[in-house]
Amino acid sequence: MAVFTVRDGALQILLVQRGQEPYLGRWALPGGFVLPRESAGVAARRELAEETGLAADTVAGLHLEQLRTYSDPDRDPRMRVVSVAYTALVPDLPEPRGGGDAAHARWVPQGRWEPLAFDHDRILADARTRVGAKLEYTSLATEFCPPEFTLGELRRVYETVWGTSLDPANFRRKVLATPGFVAPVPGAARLTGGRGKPAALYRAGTATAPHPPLLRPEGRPA
Amino acid sequence: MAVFTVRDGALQILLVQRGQEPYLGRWALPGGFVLPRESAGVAARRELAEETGLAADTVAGLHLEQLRTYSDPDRDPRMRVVSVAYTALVPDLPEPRGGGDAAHARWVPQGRWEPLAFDHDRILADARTRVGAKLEYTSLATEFCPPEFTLGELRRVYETVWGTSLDPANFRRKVLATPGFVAPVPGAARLTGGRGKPAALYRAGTATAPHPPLLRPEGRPA
DNA sequence: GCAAAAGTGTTAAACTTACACCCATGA
DNA sequence: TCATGGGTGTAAGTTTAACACTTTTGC
Repeated sequence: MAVFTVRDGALQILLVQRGQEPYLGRWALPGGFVLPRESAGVAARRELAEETGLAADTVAGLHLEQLRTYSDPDRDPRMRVVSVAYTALVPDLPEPRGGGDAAHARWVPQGRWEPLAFDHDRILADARTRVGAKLEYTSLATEFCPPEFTLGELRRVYETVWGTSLDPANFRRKVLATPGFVAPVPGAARLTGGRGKPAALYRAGTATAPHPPLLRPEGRPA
Repeated sequence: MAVFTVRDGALQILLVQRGQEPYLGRWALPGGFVLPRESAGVAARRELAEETGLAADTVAGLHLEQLRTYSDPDRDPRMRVVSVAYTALVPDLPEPRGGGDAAHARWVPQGRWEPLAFDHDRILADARTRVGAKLEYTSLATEFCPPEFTLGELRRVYETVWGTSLDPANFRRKVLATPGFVAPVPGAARLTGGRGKPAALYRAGTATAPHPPLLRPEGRPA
Protein backbone atom coordinates (compact mmCIF):
# COMPACT_ATOMS: atom_id res chain seq x y z
CA MET A 1 0.00 0.00 0.00
CA ALA A 2 1.04 3.51 -0.74
CA VAL A 3 -0.73 5.42 2.01
CA PHE A 4 -0.64 9.19 1.66
CA THR A 5 -1.61 11.91 4.06
CA VAL A 6 -1.23 15.67 4.29
CA ARG A 7 0.47 16.62 7.55
CA ASP A 8 2.29 19.72 8.64
CA GLY A 9 1.87 21.25 5.23
CA ALA A 10 3.56 18.37 3.41
CA LEU A 11 2.49 15.29 1.54
CA GLN A 12 3.61 12.33 3.61
CA ILE A 13 3.80 8.62 2.97
CA LEU A 14 3.47 5.75 5.41
CA LEU A 15 6.62 3.60 5.55
CA VAL A 16 7.54 0.58 7.66
CA GLN A 17 11.01 -0.56 8.59
CA ARG A 18 11.64 -4.15 7.67
CA GLY A 19 12.25 -6.54 10.58
CA GLN A 20 13.42 -9.47 8.45
CA GLU A 21 15.67 -10.34 5.56
CA PRO A 22 15.74 -9.46 2.77
CA TYR A 23 16.34 -5.74 3.10
CA LEU A 24 16.49 -6.00 6.91
CA GLY A 25 16.32 -2.52 8.41
CA ARG A 26 15.39 -0.83 5.15
CA TRP A 27 12.22 1.19 4.79
CA ALA A 28 9.46 -0.18 2.61
CA LEU A 29 5.80 0.24 1.77
CA PRO A 30 3.53 -1.66 4.14
CA GLY A 31 2.12 -4.86 2.68
CA GLY A 32 2.10 -8.61 2.95
CA PHE A 33 0.80 -11.85 1.55
CA VAL A 34 -2.74 -12.68 0.54
CA LEU A 35 -4.36 -15.55 2.43
CA PRO A 36 -5.96 -18.47 0.56
CA ARG A 37 -9.54 -17.25 0.93
CA GLU A 38 -8.92 -13.50 0.71
CA SER A 39 -9.17 -11.06 -2.16
CA ALA A 40 -6.25 -8.68 -2.57
CA GLY A 41 -8.32 -5.75 -1.30
CA VAL A 42 -9.24 -7.53 1.92
CA ALA A 43 -5.65 -8.58 2.44
CA ALA A 44 -4.44 -5.02 1.95
CA ARG A 45 -6.67 -3.75 4.72
CA ARG A 46 -5.69 -6.55 7.08
CA GLU A 47 -1.98 -6.08 6.52
CA LEU A 48 -2.26 -2.35 6.95
CA ALA A 49 -3.90 -2.84 10.33
CA GLU A 50 -1.33 -5.43 11.41
CA GLU A 51 1.74 -3.49 10.35
CA THR A 52 0.75 -0.07 11.59
CA GLY A 53 -1.25 -0.86 14.71
CA LEU A 54 -3.94 1.59 13.68
CA ALA A 55 -7.35 0.92 15.20
CA ALA A 56 -9.49 -1.63 13.36
CA ASP A 57 -12.34 0.79 12.72
CA THR A 58 -9.92 3.44 11.51
CA VAL A 59 -8.53 1.08 8.91
CA ALA A 60 -11.99 -0.18 7.99
CA GLY A 61 -13.05 3.33 7.03
CA LEU A 62 -10.10 4.10 4.76
CA HIS A 63 -10.57 4.55 1.06
CA LEU A 64 -8.30 2.00 -0.65
CA GLU A 65 -7.96 2.02 -4.40
CA GLN A 66 -6.12 -0.45 -6.54
CA LEU A 67 -3.10 1.12 -8.24
CA ARG A 68 -1.59 -1.61 -10.40
CA THR A 69 0.10 -4.99 -10.25
CA TYR A 70 3.86 -5.54 -10.35
CA SER A 71 4.89 -8.91 -11.67
CA ASP A 72 8.50 -8.75 -12.81
CA PRO A 73 9.89 -12.23 -12.07
CA ASP A 74 12.94 -10.90 -10.21
CA ARG A 75 11.41 -8.20 -8.11
CA ASP A 76 11.78 -10.21 -4.89
CA PRO A 77 15.09 -12.07 -4.32
CA ARG A 78 13.45 -14.82 -2.26
CA MET A 79 11.04 -16.12 -4.85
CA ARG A 80 8.55 -15.03 -7.41
CA VAL A 81 6.17 -12.52 -5.82
CA VAL A 82 3.40 -10.72 -7.67
CA SER A 83 2.25 -7.61 -5.82
CA VAL A 84 -1.07 -5.86 -6.22
CA ALA A 85 -0.42 -2.28 -5.14
CA TYR A 86 -3.08 -0.13 -3.51
CA THR A 87 -3.22 3.59 -2.87
CA ALA A 88 -4.95 5.16 0.10
CA LEU A 89 -5.54 8.82 0.90
CA VAL A 90 -6.12 9.36 4.58
CA PRO A 91 -6.69 12.29 6.94
CA ASP A 92 -4.16 13.13 9.58
CA LEU A 93 -4.26 9.92 11.64
CA PRO A 94 -2.86 8.96 15.02
CA GLU A 95 0.83 8.06 14.92
CA PRO A 96 1.24 4.46 13.73
CA ARG A 97 3.36 1.86 15.44
CA GLY A 98 5.15 -1.17 14.01
CA GLY A 99 3.83 -4.71 14.17
CA GLY A 100 3.88 -7.92 12.19
CA ASP A 101 6.87 -7.99 9.87
CA ALA A 102 7.51 -4.32 10.37
CA ALA A 103 9.85 -3.14 13.10
CA HIS A 104 8.59 0.42 12.96
CA ALA A 105 6.07 2.46 11.03
CA ARG A 106 6.12 6.18 10.47
CA TRP A 107 5.06 9.05 8.24
CA VAL A 108 7.81 10.41 6.02
CA PRO A 109 7.45 13.71 4.17
CA GLN A 110 7.66 13.72 0.42
CA GLY A 111 11.20 13.48 -0.89
CA ARG A 112 12.73 12.63 2.47
CA TRP A 113 13.10 8.91 2.13
CA GLU A 114 16.20 6.95 1.25
CA PRO A 115 15.86 4.27 -1.43
CA LEU A 116 13.21 1.79 -0.40
CA ALA A 117 13.31 -2.01 -0.35
CA PHE A 118 12.37 -4.11 -3.40
CA ASP A 119 10.91 -2.07 -6.27
CA HIS A 120 8.98 0.11 -3.88
CA ASP A 121 10.50 3.34 -5.20
CA ARG A 122 8.91 2.59 -8.50
CA ILE A 123 5.56 1.77 -6.92
CA LEU A 124 5.65 4.90 -4.84
CA ALA A 125 6.47 7.05 -7.88
CA ASP A 126 3.53 5.54 -9.77
CA ALA A 127 1.24 6.17 -6.82
CA ARG A 128 2.45 9.74 -6.43
CA THR A 129 1.73 10.48 -10.08
CA ARG A 130 -1.71 8.96 -9.82
CA VAL A 131 -2.62 10.96 -6.72
CA GLY A 132 -1.67 14.24 -8.38
CA ALA A 133 -3.72 13.41 -11.45
CA LYS A 134 -6.71 12.10 -9.52
CA LEU A 135 -7.16 15.38 -7.71
CA GLU A 136 -7.87 17.04 -11.03
CA TYR A 137 -10.79 14.97 -12.14
CA THR A 138 -12.15 13.30 -9.00
CA SER A 139 -13.28 14.51 -5.60
CA LEU A 140 -10.69 12.40 -3.80
CA ALA A 141 -9.11 15.38 -2.09
CA THR A 142 -11.79 15.17 0.58
CA GLU A 143 -10.29 11.82 1.63
CA PHE A 144 -7.31 13.74 2.97
CA CYS A 145 -9.60 15.78 5.22
CA PRO A 146 -11.29 14.88 8.49
CA PRO A 147 -15.06 14.23 8.32
CA GLU A 148 -15.76 17.94 8.67
CA PHE A 149 -13.43 20.45 7.12
CA THR A 150 -13.22 24.02 5.91
CA LEU A 151 -12.69 25.04 2.31
CA GLY A 152 -9.34 26.44 3.36
CA GLU A 153 -8.26 23.02 4.56
CA LEU A 154 -9.44 21.46 1.34
CA ARG A 155 -7.57 24.04 -0.69
CA ARG A 156 -4.40 23.38 1.25
CA VAL A 157 -4.65 19.72 0.21
CA TYR A 158 -4.54 20.70 -3.44
CA GLU A 159 -1.77 23.19 -2.87
CA THR A 160 0.32 20.64 -1.01
CA VAL A 161 -0.13 17.80 -3.44
CA TRP A 162 0.38 19.94 -6.51
CA GLY A 163 3.04 22.18 -5.03
CA THR A 164 1.24 25.27 -6.27
CA SER A 165 -0.81 28.01 -4.69
CA LEU A 166 -4.42 28.57 -5.63
CA ASP A 167 -6.56 31.69 -5.45
CA PRO A 168 -8.83 31.14 -2.44
CA ALA A 169 -11.72 33.03 -3.99
CA ASN A 170 -11.70 31.15 -7.26
CA PHE A 171 -11.06 27.80 -5.58
CA ARG A 172 -14.10 28.24 -3.40
CA ARG A 173 -16.29 29.06 -6.37
CA LYS A 174 -15.08 26.07 -8.36
CA VAL A 175 -15.71 23.66 -5.53
CA LEU A 176 -19.14 25.05 -4.77
CA ALA A 177 -20.05 25.09 -8.47
CA THR A 178 -20.13 21.28 -8.59
CA PRO A 179 -23.28 20.13 -6.84
CA GLY A 180 -22.46 17.40 -4.36
CA PHE A 181 -18.72 17.98 -4.21
CA VAL A 182 -19.09 19.27 -0.66
CA ALA A 183 -22.16 19.75 1.52
CA PRO A 184 -22.40 22.42 4.22
CA VAL A 185 -22.74 21.01 7.72
CA PRO A 186 -26.21 22.23 8.70
CA GLY A 187 -26.22 23.93 12.07
CA ALA A 188 -22.48 23.81 12.41
CA ALA A 189 -20.52 26.06 14.61
CA ARG A 190 -17.98 27.83 12.52
CA LEU A 191 -14.43 26.87 13.05
CA THR A 192 -11.93 29.32 14.31
CA GLY A 193 -8.41 28.35 13.42
CA GLY A 194 -6.67 30.73 15.75
CA ARG A 195 -6.39 33.59 13.32
CA GLY A 196 -8.80 35.03 10.81
CA LYS A 197 -12.51 34.87 10.33
CA PRO A 198 -14.10 31.57 11.40
CA ALA A 199 -14.75 29.32 8.41
CA ALA A 200 -17.87 27.36 7.54
CA LEU A 201 -17.69 23.59 7.87
CA TYR A 202 -18.35 21.17 5.05
CA ARG A 203 -18.60 17.43 4.66
CA ALA A 204 -17.62 15.40 1.59
CA GLY A 205 -20.56 15.22 -0.79
CA THR A 206 -21.78 12.39 -2.97
CA ALA A 207 -20.32 13.61 -6.28
CA THR A 208 -17.28 11.67 -7.38
CA ALA A 209 -16.00 14.13 -9.97
CA PRO A 210 -15.92 17.92 -10.14
CA HIS A 211 -17.26 19.33 -13.34
CA PRO A 212 -15.46 20.99 -14.95
CA PRO A 213 -12.25 19.37 -13.67
CA LEU A 214 -10.06 21.33 -11.27
CA LEU A 215 -7.00 21.58 -13.49
CA ARG A 216 -3.61 22.40 -12.07
CA PRO A 217 -2.50 25.93 -12.89
CA GLU A 218 -0.36 26.31 -16.02
CA GLY A 219 -0.21 22.61 -16.07
CA ARG A 220 -0.20 19.67 -18.26
CA PRO A 221 -2.01 16.95 -16.28
CA ALA A 222 1.35 15.24 -15.79
CA MET B 1 -7.23 -8.83 -22.31
CA ALA B 2 -10.01 -6.54 -23.27
CA VAL B 3 -9.08 -5.69 -26.86
CA PHE B 4 -11.14 -2.91 -28.42
CA THR B 5 -11.36 -1.74 -31.99
CA VAL B 6 -13.58 0.57 -33.99
CA ARG B 7 -15.03 -1.28 -36.98
CA ASP B 8 -18.01 -0.60 -39.17
CA GLY B 9 -18.94 2.42 -37.09
CA ALA B 10 -19.15 0.46 -33.84
CA LEU B 11 -16.94 -0.20 -30.87
CA GLN B 12 -16.07 -3.89 -31.01
CA ILE B 13 -14.42 -6.25 -28.56
CA LEU B 14 -12.30 -9.32 -29.27
CA LEU B 15 -13.83 -12.49 -27.81
CA VAL B 16 -12.76 -16.12 -27.94
CA GLN B 17 -14.98 -19.16 -27.61
CA ARG B 18 -13.80 -21.52 -24.93
CA GLY B 19 -12.67 -24.96 -26.12
CA GLN B 20 -12.46 -26.51 -22.65
CA GLU B 21 -14.34 -26.81 -19.42
CA PRO B 22 -15.28 -24.84 -17.49
CA TYR B 23 -17.64 -22.72 -19.54
CA LEU B 24 -17.06 -24.89 -22.62
CA GLY B 25 -18.48 -23.13 -25.67
CA ARG B 26 -19.04 -19.84 -23.88
CA TRP B 27 -17.45 -16.62 -25.10
CA ALA B 28 -14.73 -15.08 -22.98
CA LEU B 29 -11.98 -12.50 -23.03
CA PRO B 30 -8.73 -13.86 -24.45
CA GLY B 31 -6.12 -14.64 -21.82
CA GLY B 32 -4.14 -17.38 -20.17
CA PHE B 33 -1.60 -18.25 -17.55
CA VAL B 34 1.66 -16.50 -16.80
CA LEU B 35 4.79 -18.64 -17.20
CA PRO B 36 7.34 -18.90 -14.37
CA ARG B 37 9.80 -16.42 -15.85
CA GLU B 38 7.34 -14.00 -17.47
CA SER B 39 5.89 -10.73 -16.31
CA ALA B 40 2.13 -10.34 -16.72
CA GLY B 41 2.58 -7.91 -19.59
CA VAL B 42 4.75 -10.29 -21.57
CA ALA B 43 2.32 -13.12 -20.94
CA ALA B 44 -0.60 -11.00 -22.14
CA ARG B 45 1.05 -10.38 -25.47
CA ARG B 46 2.01 -14.02 -25.90
CA GLU B 47 -1.46 -15.32 -25.10
CA LEU B 48 -3.07 -12.81 -27.39
CA ALA B 49 -0.92 -14.03 -30.29
CA GLU B 50 -1.62 -17.69 -29.48
CA GLU B 51 -5.36 -17.36 -29.07
CA THR B 52 -6.09 -15.11 -32.01
CA GLY B 53 -3.54 -16.22 -34.58
CA LEU B 54 -2.67 -12.61 -35.35
CA ALA B 55 0.80 -12.11 -36.84
CA ALA B 56 3.63 -11.85 -34.34
CA ASP B 57 4.72 -8.39 -35.44
CA THR B 58 1.12 -7.18 -35.39
CA VAL B 59 0.77 -8.22 -31.76
CA ALA B 60 4.21 -6.86 -30.88
CA GLY B 61 3.16 -3.39 -32.00
CA LEU B 62 -0.06 -3.21 -30.00
CA HIS B 63 -0.44 -0.78 -27.15
CA LEU B 64 -1.31 -2.84 -24.05
CA GLU B 65 -2.16 -1.11 -20.82
CA GLN B 66 -2.78 -2.69 -17.46
CA LEU B 67 -6.39 -2.29 -16.34
CA ARG B 68 -6.59 -3.89 -12.90
CA THR B 69 -6.29 -7.17 -11.07
CA TYR B 70 -9.20 -9.42 -10.14
CA SER B 71 -8.56 -11.63 -7.16
CA ASP B 72 -11.86 -12.78 -5.72
CA PRO B 73 -11.15 -16.29 -4.38
CA ASP B 74 -14.12 -17.85 -6.16
CA ARG B 75 -13.87 -16.26 -9.56
CA ASP B 76 -12.69 -19.48 -11.21
CA PRO B 77 -14.46 -22.75 -10.26
CA ARG B 78 -11.35 -24.86 -10.88
CA MET B 79 -9.05 -23.23 -8.39
CA ARG B 80 -7.90 -19.90 -7.14
CA VAL B 81 -6.92 -17.75 -10.11
CA VAL B 82 -5.77 -14.14 -9.88
CA SER B 83 -6.11 -12.34 -13.18
CA VAL B 84 -4.25 -9.20 -14.23
CA ALA B 85 -6.46 -7.60 -16.86
CA TYR B 86 -5.06 -5.56 -19.74
CA THR B 87 -6.76 -3.23 -22.16
CA ALA B 88 -5.65 -2.75 -25.76
CA LEU B 89 -6.91 -0.31 -28.37
CA VAL B 90 -6.16 -1.49 -31.87
CA PRO B 91 -6.85 -0.34 -35.42
CA ASP B 92 -9.03 -2.40 -37.72
CA LEU B 93 -7.00 -5.61 -37.85
CA PRO B 94 -7.18 -8.71 -40.03
CA GLU B 95 -9.84 -11.17 -38.91
CA PRO B 96 -8.51 -13.27 -36.02
CA ARG B 97 -8.73 -17.04 -35.83
CA GLY B 98 -8.90 -19.32 -32.82
CA GLY B 99 -5.96 -21.20 -31.39
CA GLY B 100 -4.61 -22.46 -28.07
CA ASP B 101 -7.45 -22.86 -25.60
CA ALA B 102 -9.82 -20.90 -27.80
CA ALA B 103 -11.98 -22.64 -30.36
CA HIS B 104 -12.76 -19.44 -32.20
CA ALA B 105 -11.96 -15.78 -31.98
CA ARG B 106 -14.00 -12.91 -33.37
CA TRP B 107 -14.91 -9.26 -33.08
CA VAL B 108 -18.26 -8.60 -31.45
CA PRO B 109 -19.92 -5.17 -31.58
CA GLN B 110 -20.67 -3.39 -28.35
CA GLY B 111 -23.71 -4.72 -26.56
CA ARG B 112 -24.09 -7.77 -28.79
CA TRP B 113 -22.55 -10.39 -26.58
CA GLU B 114 -24.29 -12.86 -24.36
CA PRO B 115 -23.04 -13.21 -20.80
CA LEU B 116 -19.36 -14.10 -20.83
CA ALA B 117 -17.50 -16.82 -18.95
CA PHE B 118 -16.10 -16.29 -15.44
CA ASP B 119 -16.31 -12.65 -14.26
CA HIS B 120 -15.45 -11.35 -17.70
CA ASP B 121 -18.58 -9.23 -17.95
CA ARG B 122 -17.35 -7.26 -15.00
CA ILE B 123 -13.86 -6.92 -16.45
CA LEU B 124 -15.24 -5.83 -19.78
CA ALA B 125 -17.46 -3.23 -18.15
CA ASP B 126 -14.49 -1.83 -16.23
CA ALA B 127 -12.43 -1.72 -19.41
CA ARG B 128 -15.22 -0.04 -21.35
CA THR B 129 -15.51 2.69 -18.73
CA ARG B 130 -11.78 3.24 -18.71
CA VAL B 131 -11.57 3.55 -22.49
CA GLY B 132 -14.28 6.20 -22.57
CA ALA B 133 -12.56 8.20 -19.85
CA LYS B 134 -9.09 7.83 -21.32
CA LEU B 135 -10.13 9.43 -24.57
CA GLU B 136 -10.83 12.62 -22.68
CA TYR B 137 -7.46 13.23 -21.18
CA THR B 138 -5.00 11.17 -23.23
CA SER B 139 -4.17 10.87 -26.93
CA LEU B 140 -5.06 7.18 -26.97
CA ALA B 141 -7.68 7.60 -29.67
CA THR B 142 -4.92 7.46 -32.28
CA GLU B 143 -4.33 3.84 -31.27
CA PHE B 144 -7.64 2.98 -32.90
CA CYS B 145 -6.43 4.44 -36.20
CA PRO B 146 -4.08 3.04 -38.81
CA PRO B 147 -0.59 4.60 -38.96
CA GLU B 148 -1.85 7.37 -41.23
CA PHE B 149 -5.33 8.72 -40.77
CA THR B 150 -7.54 11.71 -41.46
CA LEU B 151 -9.01 13.96 -38.82
CA GLY B 152 -12.41 12.72 -39.88
CA GLU B 153 -11.41 9.16 -39.02
CA LEU B 154 -10.05 10.30 -35.68
CA ARG B 155 -13.23 12.17 -34.94
CA ARG B 156 -15.34 9.12 -35.74
CA VAL B 157 -13.36 7.21 -33.10
CA TYR B 158 -14.47 9.66 -30.44
CA GLU B 159 -18.02 9.70 -31.72
CA THR B 160 -18.21 5.92 -31.72
CA VAL B 161 -16.70 5.38 -28.30
CA TRP B 162 -18.68 8.17 -26.66
CA GLY B 163 -21.85 7.63 -28.63
CA THR B 164 -22.12 11.33 -29.38
CA SER B 165 -21.56 13.50 -32.40
CA LEU B 166 -18.94 16.21 -32.45
CA ASP B 167 -18.71 19.40 -34.48
CA PRO B 168 -16.08 18.66 -37.15
CA ALA B 169 -14.83 22.24 -37.23
CA ASN B 170 -14.33 22.55 -33.50
CA PHE B 171 -12.91 19.06 -33.19
CA ARG B 172 -10.25 19.82 -35.78
CA ARG B 173 -9.25 23.00 -33.99
CA LYS B 174 -8.99 21.30 -30.61
CA VAL B 175 -6.83 18.49 -31.92
CA LEU B 176 -4.53 20.82 -33.83
CA ALA B 177 -4.29 23.17 -30.85
CA THR B 178 -2.29 20.61 -28.86
CA PRO B 179 1.22 20.52 -30.29
CA GLY B 180 2.29 16.95 -30.91
CA PHE B 181 -1.17 15.36 -30.74
CA VAL B 182 -1.03 14.66 -34.46
CA ALA B 183 1.61 15.47 -37.07
CA PRO B 184 0.83 16.10 -40.73
CA VAL B 185 2.31 13.53 -43.09
CA PRO B 186 4.73 15.65 -45.11
CA GLY B 187 4.34 15.11 -48.81
CA ALA B 188 1.28 12.95 -48.45
CA ALA B 189 -1.25 12.51 -51.15
CA ARG B 190 -4.59 13.53 -49.82
CA LEU B 191 -7.04 10.79 -49.20
CA THR B 192 -10.28 10.62 -51.04
CA GLY B 193 -12.85 8.59 -49.23
CA GLY B 194 -15.27 8.16 -52.07
CA ARG B 195 -17.33 11.25 -51.34
CA GLY B 196 -16.36 14.70 -50.29
CA LYS B 197 -13.22 16.76 -50.43
CA PRO B 198 -10.02 14.75 -50.00
CA ALA B 199 -8.63 14.98 -46.47
CA ALA B 200 -5.09 15.60 -45.28
CA LEU B 201 -3.27 12.71 -43.65
CA TYR B 202 -1.84 12.76 -40.16
CA ARG B 203 0.24 10.48 -38.01
CA ALA B 204 0.04 10.09 -34.24
CA GLY B 205 2.28 12.66 -32.58
CA THR B 206 4.45 12.39 -29.52
CA ALA B 207 2.15 14.16 -27.07
CA THR B 208 0.41 11.82 -24.65
CA ALA B 209 -2.30 14.19 -23.49
CA PRO B 210 -4.36 16.88 -25.19
CA HIS B 211 -4.39 20.17 -23.40
CA PRO B 212 -6.99 21.23 -22.57
CA PRO B 213 -8.71 17.82 -22.31
CA LEU B 214 -11.22 16.85 -24.98
CA LEU B 215 -14.24 16.61 -22.72
CA ARG B 216 -17.33 14.72 -23.78
CA PRO B 217 -20.20 17.02 -24.64
CA GLU B 218 -22.61 17.86 -21.81
CA GLY B 219 -20.90 15.21 -19.88
CA ARG B 220 -19.77 14.25 -16.57
CA PRO B 221 -16.61 12.25 -17.22
CA ALA B 222 -18.47 9.07 -16.27
C1' DG C 1 -25.65 20.14 -60.73
C1' DC C 2 -26.05 17.96 -56.22
C1' DA C 3 -24.64 15.70 -52.06
C1' DA C 4 -21.04 14.96 -49.04
C1' DA C 5 -17.02 15.67 -46.40
C1' DA C 6 -12.93 18.91 -45.58
C1' DG C 7 -11.62 22.98 -44.02
C1' DT C 8 -11.97 28.30 -42.64
C1' DG C 9 -14.35 32.26 -40.53
C1' DT C 10 -17.17 34.60 -37.19
C1' DT C 11 -19.73 35.84 -33.21
C1' DA C 12 -22.26 35.51 -28.83
C1' DA C 13 -22.08 33.24 -24.66
C1' DA C 14 -19.63 31.14 -21.03
C1' DC C 15 -15.91 30.66 -18.20
C1' DT C 16 -11.40 31.95 -15.90
C1' DT C 17 -8.28 34.91 -13.86
C1' DA C 18 -6.71 38.44 -11.21
C1' DC C 19 -7.39 41.38 -7.83
C1' DA C 20 -10.13 44.82 -4.99
C1' DC C 21 -12.66 44.87 -1.05
C1' DC C 22 -15.32 43.79 3.28
C1' DC C 23 -15.81 40.64 7.51
C1' DA C 24 -14.77 38.42 11.90
C1' DT C 25 -11.59 36.83 14.77
C1' DG C 26 -7.04 36.38 18.06
C1' DA C 27 -3.35 38.71 19.81
C1' DT D 1 -5.66 48.18 16.02
C1' DC D 2 -3.36 45.13 13.24
C1' DA D 3 -2.51 40.82 10.92
C1' DT D 4 -4.78 36.87 9.20
C1' DG D 5 -7.70 34.00 6.77
C1' DG D 6 -12.83 33.74 5.21
C1' DG D 7 -15.88 35.26 1.98
C1' DT D 8 -18.06 38.40 -1.98
C1' DG D 9 -17.79 41.37 -6.15
C1' DT D 10 -16.34 42.47 -10.67
C1' DA D 11 -14.15 43.54 -15.06
C1' DA D 12 -10.77 42.01 -18.65
C1' DG D 13 -9.18 38.36 -21.06
C1' DT D 14 -9.68 33.89 -22.87
C1' DT D 15 -12.03 29.86 -24.44
C1' DT D 16 -15.97 27.49 -26.36
C1' DA D 17 -20.06 26.30 -29.07
C1' DA D 18 -22.76 26.99 -32.82
C1' DC D 19 -23.28 27.66 -37.32
C1' DA D 20 -22.46 30.14 -41.90
C1' DC D 21 -19.66 29.63 -45.66
C1' DT D 22 -16.11 28.02 -49.19
C1' DT D 23 -13.59 24.05 -51.36
C1' DT D 24 -13.10 19.71 -53.80
C1' DT D 25 -14.42 15.50 -54.76
C1' DG D 26 -17.91 11.29 -56.67
C1' DC D 27 -22.05 10.42 -58.85
